[in-house]
Amino acid sequence: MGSSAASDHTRDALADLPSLAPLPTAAERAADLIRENIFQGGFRPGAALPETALARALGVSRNTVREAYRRLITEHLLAYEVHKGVTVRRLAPDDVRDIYRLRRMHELSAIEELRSGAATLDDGGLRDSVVAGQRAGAADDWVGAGTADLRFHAEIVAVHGSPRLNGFFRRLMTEMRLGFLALTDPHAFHAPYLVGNADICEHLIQGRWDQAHAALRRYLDAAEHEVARAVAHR
Amino acid sequence: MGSSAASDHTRDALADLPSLAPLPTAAERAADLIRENIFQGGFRPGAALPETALARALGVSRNTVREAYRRLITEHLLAYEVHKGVTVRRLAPDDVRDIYRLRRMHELSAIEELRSGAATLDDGGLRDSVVAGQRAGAADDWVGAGTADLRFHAEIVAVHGSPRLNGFFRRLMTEMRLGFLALTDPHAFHAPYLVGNADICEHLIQGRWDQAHAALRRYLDAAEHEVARAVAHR
DNA sequence: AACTGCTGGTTGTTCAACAATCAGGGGGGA
DNA sequence: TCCCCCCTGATTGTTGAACAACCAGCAGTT
Repeated sequence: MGSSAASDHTRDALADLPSLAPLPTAAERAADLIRENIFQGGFRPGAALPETALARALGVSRNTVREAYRRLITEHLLAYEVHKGVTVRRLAPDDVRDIYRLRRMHELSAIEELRSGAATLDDGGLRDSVVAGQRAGAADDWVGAGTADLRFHAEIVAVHGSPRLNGFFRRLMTEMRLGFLALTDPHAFHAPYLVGNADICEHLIQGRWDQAHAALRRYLDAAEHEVARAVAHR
Repeated sequence: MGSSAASDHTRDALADLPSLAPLPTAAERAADLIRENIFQGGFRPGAALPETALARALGVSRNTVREAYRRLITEHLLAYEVHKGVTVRRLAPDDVRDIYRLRRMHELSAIEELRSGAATLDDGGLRDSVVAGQRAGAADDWVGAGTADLRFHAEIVAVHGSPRLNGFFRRLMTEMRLGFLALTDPHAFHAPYLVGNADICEHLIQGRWDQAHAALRRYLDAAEHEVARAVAHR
């Protein structure tokens, strides 16, 4: 029957529909706003964020601001002390060392996974992030270039195929942005990596594992050095 | 002078004093209580935890309960859906697979770090956790034995010397306990590992890397299989 | 110069209320 | 009979105000 066919069709369409993302709550939107403000440089590392002031500024209640803070604290963007409130986290050289050690461990081993054939590359996301970075660079948007760079490396780690590792790495990447904030000249830092990432991307797609590995390691070593220096300078 | 000497002495004693841990807030204590209740089996996986009921039961306000929930959610002990509240997290077979993949990755590579001499072992913590496990087993406390087992493996990962990796692993270990909760016979599961862990511990201290590696891998494979089966059975 | 005690401001927590949303249980209509 | 809509009760999301606990800094004392 027509009705049955139509019903089947509807049924299929419904099954394909991705489950609707839950409405962002006020606390979530507040967290997004604060996060963006940190990334764009509005709230500098070390700055205190009094609850009352933020509640007034964002037009939400103090309790909601607190909920937003909890989220950002778990993202390691805010530091918290009992009875002293929250401040924008300040990266120390030790943090930079730790972060890059973990990046080396997980990004380089991802290439080994590819080499051994234990995993395969989804080059779509990788290419997208390269393009996004180049576009941001062309528009002189170095915050955006940083975002694309971090996404590029997250895509590499995604090769492992572990949801938990991906989540862990996303947090690491969020912390990295605190390091980027300390850079005195984001342009000089990011510009070389726009082509560097494109090279690595090509190596990976062509299966030139040795070259990809070497190029990635060079990136990590050089970047760590620069970020550590920038972070130490304050 | 007497006074000067006394003052110097006081000064030294003050310098040695560890900074006082901040008072646990009500939200923190509430989180501890809920966590312990989950581990001891009071709140089963899948159980809903209405805010009002918990507030009444714990004798704190609803806002405080919410703060406690946020913490436990970041520990992956509670699952949360907007407008639906929180439930005790239920581990799926996919979760078990992911967790053990990460455990293999990080625990086995820790032994390689030791073998290569890039890191050295602090055998104190390792031995302590072995002893704690045996003591708990002797007292028929299999929740405690699970705790000790998880700590033992966390100590292995600590070889990497990365604070962030340690934190990540602690979360993984917390999730593991949800898996332990699904076991029908904790005794049968944990008892063999009391001696197994002691063996691994000895291998590591004596520098028998190959044997340590093999024994650890056997443990991980066998345990994954058992926990996955237990988790699938509900 | 060092210690003591205040003081203003911030955080920790509670309470009560209302809006938004969900789960489940009837009626109507086909 | 089956399906859909709507209603209802219960739970969560958010607010605003209030008070206690606590911190940093300043002033006064010795």
